[in-house]
Amino acid sequence: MQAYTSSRISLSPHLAQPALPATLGSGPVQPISFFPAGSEIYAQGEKAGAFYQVEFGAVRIYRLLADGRRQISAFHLAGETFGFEAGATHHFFAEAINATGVRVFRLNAGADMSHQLLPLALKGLTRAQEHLLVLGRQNAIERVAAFLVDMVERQGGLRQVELPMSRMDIGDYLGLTIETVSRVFTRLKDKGVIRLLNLRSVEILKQDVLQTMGE
Amino acid sequence: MQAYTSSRISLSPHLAQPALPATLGSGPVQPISFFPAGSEIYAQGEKAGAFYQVEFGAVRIYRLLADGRRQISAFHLAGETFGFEAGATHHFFAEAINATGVRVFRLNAGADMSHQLLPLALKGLTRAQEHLLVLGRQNAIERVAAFLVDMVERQGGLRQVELPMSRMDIGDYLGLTIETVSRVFTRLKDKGVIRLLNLRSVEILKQDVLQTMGE
DNA sequence: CGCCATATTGAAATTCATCAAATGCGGTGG
DNA sequence: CCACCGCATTTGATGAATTTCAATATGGCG
Repeated sequence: MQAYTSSRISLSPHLAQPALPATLGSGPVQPISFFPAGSEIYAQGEKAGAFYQVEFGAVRIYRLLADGRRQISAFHLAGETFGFEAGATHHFFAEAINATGVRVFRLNAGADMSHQLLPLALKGLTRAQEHLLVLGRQNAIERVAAFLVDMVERQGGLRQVELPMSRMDIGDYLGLTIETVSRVFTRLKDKGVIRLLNLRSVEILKQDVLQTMGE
Repeated sequence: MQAYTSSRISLSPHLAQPALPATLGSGPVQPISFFPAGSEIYAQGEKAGAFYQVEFGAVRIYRLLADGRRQISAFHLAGETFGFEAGATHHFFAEAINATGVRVFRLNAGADMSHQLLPLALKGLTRAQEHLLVLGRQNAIERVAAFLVDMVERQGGLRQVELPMSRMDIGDYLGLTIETVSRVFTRLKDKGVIRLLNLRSVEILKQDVLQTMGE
């Protein structure tokens, strides 16, 4: 875990979500680590013992098969937390998608954080199970629609959505190839449901249609 | 939630796993509810406020799309716990697969169960995320192999595995149709990897091959 | 022993992946 | 500021895997 810890990081002025509940934010200020695009935050098999809050940037959590196939189980945007796991070691990889600042909360043996962690773990569990429905039972266009709706909601419901991740990341999150993801974007564009402002930002023209597609 | 609570249930003498940690089992004995095959334990939208331990039988947790497509996110066998969720209401359905006895632990507002629940939630989270890899990135035969390996492990690694659920349940768990599940079973049989003793029990002839397929 | 639901098998259709080529965006340097 | 370069993305053609539709077989239970 090669972190570029810095004390003079300029934090993003526009966090997508409020910070953690006051109970977590109180006490001594936690250090912020900076990770360049593509760098590893932790690896599968590594010792766990901390959890993380994204200050700015975006993080992908994933797992690999022996032959290199990758499944991204979650993206984490500014304000969101990740990294708490069962057992002493990480079961997944965490990487910065682009330049990312992360606040690290070390779990020291003494303090009991169950109260804070349980709601986060339960929320993560619900998200993962909902994602199972998408991967198990929805077709390509429904998957992309569900993904876009989710991103809209996590970015405050604005018409314009930023996609910090590549098409490959989106594919590996949705269980599709990049070609299929690209074709679906084109189809949604042709239907007048979305508009591609540039590769990384989408304008939602028909939120209701998208909503219905993603169920 | 139509439970047939009974005080004279004969518990299965062979729980697949030990009961909950002593911290949960201590205190007043929790009531056991009996659910016939196919009956609902709780429904999506229903008020939460308890968690459950399977005493005997098996439970499926699932979610539905508007058009009836179903994704089973988890099966729970004897000894396993389920039902804790984020928020005040259930996001999923829980049904008894066959005649099932469930020990109900009500969460009363006073007592704090974070310590007991957090490890369970984290374990569930890990399981769900691993299942995401299966649904997102593995083909039909790999999915069935992963499923069988999981069932073997949860039943103590014996050569003979009991499958309490139907092919339809397995399909809805693996994101496949019943026909595909059936064909894969046949293929595994023809390859000499498994032997179908009857519809609900499988003998594992080549555990290593299965293990490798399921990654 | 026979019935009926569940499961298996078969053939055709569909969706998505793969392989391949072209486009274009974003960043760099002149 | 503009042109160029490299890489991500898009688009196209083909193929493979899985679904769908349909028929048959099986076996669990009365």
